[in-house]
Amino acid sequence: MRAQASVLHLDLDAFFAAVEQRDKPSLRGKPVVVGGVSGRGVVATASYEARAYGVRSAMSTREARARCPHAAYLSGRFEAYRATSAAVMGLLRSCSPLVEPLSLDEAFVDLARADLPDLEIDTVTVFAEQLRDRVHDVTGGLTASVGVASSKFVAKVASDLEKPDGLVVVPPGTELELLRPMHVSVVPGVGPATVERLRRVGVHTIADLQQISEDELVRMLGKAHGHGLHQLAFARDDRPVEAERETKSVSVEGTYEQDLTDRKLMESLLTRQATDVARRLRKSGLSGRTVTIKVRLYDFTTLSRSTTLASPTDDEAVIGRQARRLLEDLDTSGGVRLLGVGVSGLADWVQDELFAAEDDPDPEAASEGSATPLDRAATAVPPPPDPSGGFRPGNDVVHDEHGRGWVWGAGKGVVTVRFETAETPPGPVRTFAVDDPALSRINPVVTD
DNA sequence: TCTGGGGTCCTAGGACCC
DNA sequence: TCTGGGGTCCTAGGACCC
Repeated sequence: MRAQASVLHLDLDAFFAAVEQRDKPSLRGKPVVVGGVSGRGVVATASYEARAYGVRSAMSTREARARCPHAAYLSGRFEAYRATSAAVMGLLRSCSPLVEPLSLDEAFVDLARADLPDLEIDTVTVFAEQLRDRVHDVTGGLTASVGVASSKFVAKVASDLEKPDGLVVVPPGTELELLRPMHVSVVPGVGPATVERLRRVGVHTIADLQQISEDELVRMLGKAHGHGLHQLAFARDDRPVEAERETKSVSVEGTYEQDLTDRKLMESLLTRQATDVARRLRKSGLSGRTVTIKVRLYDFTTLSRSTTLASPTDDEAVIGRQARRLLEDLDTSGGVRLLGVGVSGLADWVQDELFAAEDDPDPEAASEGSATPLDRAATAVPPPPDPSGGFRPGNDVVHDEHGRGWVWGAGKGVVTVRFETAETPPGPVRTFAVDDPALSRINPVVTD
């Protein structure tokens, strides 16, 4: 906690939905929901018009549609969001060299490093109002909510108080009276599980939390969480604003419309995801030693399996092979709703291939780490150019050995087909890899 | 047809080393 | 022969954040 209110937290209001309303005037003033639009999608952002109907972030899109059927449901245009975010972050960095982005729509700014005559309340208040105006200009009309306080914790709490389009400056010395009546869930790191554990011992507000000894919190929540929570309950927060945060892991995952049961299909999807992860690693100049797969079963049980190589890799053939091998141990007979591949233990270099082989205690890992360019060419799975394989839902007719069907969904490397059956219309739904040779297209309907 | 995708951090147990 | 402790690495799972 600093002596002056020099930490600023800025949060763009209903960011994804606001960008859509900015770019499509017909959506202005109307409920807009951005997120997964398919059967298993969830809401990323709801415009304030949609929130009036009870639509919230992280709600299933199914439930959102039930609450607000007339909203516009959009899957999102991340390039537009990234560009708008970059404009805002650029503006913030022009104010202070110490800017810490938390996501596309949120950042901390260290005002102690900004070019301000002083850090008095009036000075930072005028600065923050002018900053909000400039955000409005640089984004083409988006609004931001801002909090300014003596710490990250209180600045973030403050930016939430007058949403949307609000500003709250918390004078130093008044933090505790602001926090005491608030619910414990305003503390970062206190989610549903911690709220429930605290509720069982009668703790609801931050004032309640202050009555619990640090020892007891540590017993309940573990060392790090218990200690941290005790500190924040008294607004003790010295976390610095940090401009640079290094990437710790890179991962790709996907939830599928229908649960997967075909092991060959799962392997082919892991292979594709490994290709995506490797491409992103190379793009960032990174490589990593630990390959992890994530498998979410039909009942939402989530499993992970990982393996650590002797040396870092960014090779899709190596990552893909390890991912498929990790899947071998798992029983997926009940069906799989999500598959993912990640790489962690990152280094910003790839170990020299020849020396890796000599040093390696594990012969299998050694052969992985020392893949030659020739090996790569022989084993690399070429990335299909289009994750939907060119199949268009509702348009294409396909067939396999079971008969003829309509393309029901396509994307993430799979195509879902609803087969026509005379006896039981509309017939069974089955999922294929887009490049499955069993699946051939007949008479594709050309629409454009 | 309840429950995304991309991350971070923490814990706990076992292996292994000194 | 028995009794140690500390530190690091690895793996699996869970909570949390936007």
